[in-house]
Amino acid sequence: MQETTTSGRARATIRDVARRAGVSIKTVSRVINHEANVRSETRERVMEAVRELQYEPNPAARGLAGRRTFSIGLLYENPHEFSYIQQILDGVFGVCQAHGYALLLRPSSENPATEDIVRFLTQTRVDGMVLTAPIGDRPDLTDALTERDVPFVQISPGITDTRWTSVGPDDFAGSHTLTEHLLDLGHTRVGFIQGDPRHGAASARLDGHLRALRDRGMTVDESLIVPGLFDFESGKAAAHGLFGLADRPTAIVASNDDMAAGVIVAAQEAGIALPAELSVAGFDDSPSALHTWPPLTTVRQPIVEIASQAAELLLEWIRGERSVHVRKTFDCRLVVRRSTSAPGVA
Amino acid sequence: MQETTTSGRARATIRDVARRAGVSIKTVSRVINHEANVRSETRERVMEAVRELQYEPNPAARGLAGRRTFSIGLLYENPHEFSYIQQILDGVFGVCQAHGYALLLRPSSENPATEDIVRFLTQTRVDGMVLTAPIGDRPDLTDALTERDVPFVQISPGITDTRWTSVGPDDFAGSHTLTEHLLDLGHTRVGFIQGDPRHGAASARLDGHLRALRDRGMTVDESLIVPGLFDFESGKAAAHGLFGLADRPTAIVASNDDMAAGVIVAAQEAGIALPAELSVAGFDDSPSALHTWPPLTTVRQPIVEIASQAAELLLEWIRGERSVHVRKTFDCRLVVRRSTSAPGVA
DNA sequence: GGATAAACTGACACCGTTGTCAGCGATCCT
DNA sequence: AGGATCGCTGACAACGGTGTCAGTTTATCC
Repeated sequence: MQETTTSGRARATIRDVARRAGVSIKTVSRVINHEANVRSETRERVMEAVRELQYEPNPAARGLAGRRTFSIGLLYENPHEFSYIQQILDGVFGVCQAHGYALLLRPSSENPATEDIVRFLTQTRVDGMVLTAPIGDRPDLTDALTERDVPFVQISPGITDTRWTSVGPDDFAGSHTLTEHLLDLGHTRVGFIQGDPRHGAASARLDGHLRALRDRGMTVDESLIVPGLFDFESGKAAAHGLFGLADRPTAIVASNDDMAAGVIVAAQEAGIALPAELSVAGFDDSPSALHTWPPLTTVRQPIVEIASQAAELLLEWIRGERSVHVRKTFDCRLVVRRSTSAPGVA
Repeated sequence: MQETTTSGRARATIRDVARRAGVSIKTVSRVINHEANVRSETRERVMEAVRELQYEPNPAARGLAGRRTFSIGLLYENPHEFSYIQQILDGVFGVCQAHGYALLLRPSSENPATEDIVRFLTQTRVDGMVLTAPIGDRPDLTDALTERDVPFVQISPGITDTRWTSVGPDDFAGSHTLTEHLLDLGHTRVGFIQGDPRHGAASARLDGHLRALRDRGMTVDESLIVPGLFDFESGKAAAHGLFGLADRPTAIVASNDDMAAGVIVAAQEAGIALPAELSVAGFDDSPSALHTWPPLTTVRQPIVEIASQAAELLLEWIRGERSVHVRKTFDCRLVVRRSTSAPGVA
């Protein structure tokens, strides 16, 4: 009952391939791992056997013998903007697939215990991790990963630490451009709703806004800068706050689209006409930016591309092809839609 | 250089645990796998050694020896409602974590080739799969999985096939209740926007609607039933179509919230007052139902619970604790918000 | 109290790869 | 010509668990 010769059922192992190609299993191993020192003729013979037998190396055996799992983990915290994490997933997965890596998910609650994340590492033994904001910033995590020699790449970290590799959009410039757009339209009182302070993007976007104002020689009215949490509700609440000001702003920049959507609903509740009486702008160009009325002027960040790049960099680390840490920044693009106009113009 | 006694660095193996507990490695294996026939005193001694050494079994070794990977895959097709897949993820992950399983993601494009999915199986060797709609319905996939003895559970399949296990909401009843709600309010002309026909939920929701009309002895006006694709744009377009009818409906039921959001924007574009001139209802109770103005009346399906149940059932299959296929259905709940009212009432 | 069954435990082969190292020609120096 | 080097290949021992099966206790029954 040990027939391996004709069986169509049992999966082919490296031994079957070796036998078929007339070489040792070690040589097969060399070929499938793209190692050097294999005569091209031999290599071809092995590859053919691989094809014929539809051989796929057993990841468990590879992991056991070679101490790597060909899988990476993606850590993220309960996201507000669902489309954001979805795009991150797409980007990372695409790269994984292209390189034969598996993608393990590790969603997490608001403030996960360090040990829970560490357990994820020891349980799954992933070869590396992609960390999203804001949790990717936590020193306890970066330390734990470093200590265990688990390579990782941060997406949109708050602080750019040269000890680590990170990828993200140019939030500062994007926000700067957005505010300039409103100033160009003639607005002089522009409200700004900040994002969740745990995200680095929040402060970068605020800084871009402030800088744009100062570049035009405008003084900053502190009462126009209000806190938010990147979610719809906080945007709505913040907007109502701004509406209550004696000298109400004629435009509001929200630090992301969800909050901007909240501003729009708040305006409708308050009977404020858009964009005639109030211009509204968001950030991210999420799908919801097209689901509001009027559609949102916003800033598009290339999320999928950012995620792909993060995964690529991670794989380079894993494969030892990289030894210096970098910070890659992607440009954002202003997307003008009908939620912004010159003051008083519909 | 082989010191294993004091080393704090190298990860503990089953052998270390065995030595510390004064038993054989096989007994340790029995304990960590919750097998029978271990004296409780012995079990306790082993567990203590496990704790002291912070032992975590090596998944690769387990997979190699025991032919299972302790991981399951989640297959999904590019979703329109991002929050939907996110909740599915949450539900499935929660169960995975509770049972020590890893969650492997397999996003897919619109119409993935069978072989691509099969390759996922052979590459990752997951112990089972959770299939989401609509792709989980494809016979080529269910066949491929069956043929390879890979257990799977479908979420919201179109057809309930007794050969397989599936979990989903009671779309029919939910939709029935929703339409009743509108009829109760006094509407007599109710438009209905169908969902993507590739989803079983689409037809179930339509059937529920039609049944509710007939239960009240109303005749069905075919012109009020229009196609859609579950996405915002198609909802908007369908609404404009309905607005163009000679005898415009006073209420519109969209088969999901995204399309309902499209209806709302279409109404705003057409200058139709909500809900006075038009009641709008959706389905799913996604976050976007709260992001519209007025907020959406909708039907909540317990997505996380559905996903958890799917994962639980899958694990039961994997562990061999189950041998008959079932179809589990979850009740939906009507959530009334301000987008619906009696005709003419604001 | 002895036989028998049941509960418990361990020795050892094996899962399918990769790492190490030795061997064997062919090529290159000097 | 002889030795060193390089390119290529295979034998064999890991890697860290689980499955099988046999051996040793302990409980059960006349």
